[in-house]
Amino acid sequence: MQSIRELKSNFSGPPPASMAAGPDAYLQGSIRMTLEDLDLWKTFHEIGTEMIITKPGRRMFPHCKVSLSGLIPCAKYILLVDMVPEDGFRYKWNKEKWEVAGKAEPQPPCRTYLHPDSPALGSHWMKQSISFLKLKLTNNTLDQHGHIILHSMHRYHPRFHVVQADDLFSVRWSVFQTFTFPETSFTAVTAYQNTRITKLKIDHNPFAKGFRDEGTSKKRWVSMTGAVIALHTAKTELKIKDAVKEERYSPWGAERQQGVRTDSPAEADARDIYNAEQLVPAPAAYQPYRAHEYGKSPSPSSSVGSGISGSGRRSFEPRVPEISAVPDHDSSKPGPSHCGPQHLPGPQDYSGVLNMSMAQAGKPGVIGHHIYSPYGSEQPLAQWSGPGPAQYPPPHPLTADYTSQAVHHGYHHGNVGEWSQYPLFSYSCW
DNA sequence: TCTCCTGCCACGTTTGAAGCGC
DNA sequence: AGCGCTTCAAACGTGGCAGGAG
Repeated sequence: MQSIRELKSNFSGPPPASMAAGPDAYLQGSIRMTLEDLDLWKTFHEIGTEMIITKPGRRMFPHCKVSLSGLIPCAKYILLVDMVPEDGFRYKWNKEKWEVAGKAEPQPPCRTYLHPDSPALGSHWMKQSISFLKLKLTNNTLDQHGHIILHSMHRYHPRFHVVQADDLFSVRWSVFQTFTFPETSFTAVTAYQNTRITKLKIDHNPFAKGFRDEGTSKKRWVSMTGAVIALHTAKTELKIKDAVKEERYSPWGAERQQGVRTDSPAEADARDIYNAEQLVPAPAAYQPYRAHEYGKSPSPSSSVGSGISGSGRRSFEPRVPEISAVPDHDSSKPGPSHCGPQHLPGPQDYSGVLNMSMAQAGKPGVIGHHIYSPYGSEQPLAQWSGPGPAQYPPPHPLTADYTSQAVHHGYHHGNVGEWSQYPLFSYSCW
């Protein structure tokens, strides 16, 4: 159940004095995220999870639900989710299994789903499970509702970001931690391909009760007037039953057994990059290093997503990430803090930004972030654009020392935990 | 011919307004 | 007037299906 492994320092000695941003930094590094309904996710994952995407947007099922611990109760956090391509391929469903059908299509506009409670105190996030029920997926690249845009027949996995920030505008300045769960990977489809997935969805999704075999489906039979329709339904049910009889196997079986998929060319490269992105435990105090790493080299996720090139490389051409959220944002979100002085993003946060900014200094304005807000019209955020250090001098004597002394620490690969820590949007979506 | 996408359908769940009683 | 409970209809979410596009 526990998906996040213990955080371990990948830095043997104490942090430099200038990096010792107080206890917060260390606490921040102890954030733990746990995926709820793991058994359900695993059940789907074993078969090969599929998620329907539609033009008006479709919810995920199972939906993303996590619990958090290790947050600073009195500090405000923002929770984000985005979808990352698993690889650079397009797939097709052929003879009861997924096969590579070619290179992936160019990445659609990248969007990040903002949890409607954001920003909220750490105590709020930790007191109960956090549901992303209203997150919707769409294949409409012109979508105006802020849904996450995906390509059909492509594989993705959700990525959860925890950002210590007072508001959306300061996200840009905050260091965040990213969590992923292997069980949540899925194939985006416009119609279910695997009948076993269909059956699982019907069995577990309350909204699909009407399609269950037992009892309730009688109504459907009665209501159907055309014999042809009844015939089709009968055929469908037969298919489902046949599917159930089949021995339990996953269309990704080879992948799981061998640890790597064998049906994807250049698979190993993609996976290496993928792991490099995820398995980067490091206390917040060491963020500058991480920030620098992500800033100076092509982002892992971008490389993964860009498998289009086949070589795992892609350009640094800016994409336009957006933050989206459900329109029906609950205005009754947690109010003003009842805690004492807020633990605002400390100097360490700025240090992260600093490094990112410096890393991007060679491409000014590379990040023309747009924020898709349910509270108003989409608006560009100047604060989110990549400022030069001169434009936004860090209010802390953290300087280029960190960049100059940046060291690439070896990644620690745990058996479960998958998280990383780096400046927001220095990587994603391009 | 095949694959994939789209619009529509019927059904169940959720939500919020309206009505009622205390 | 205020509160809590119940009812009910509209909105929403779901998978199945037919038909169209490429």
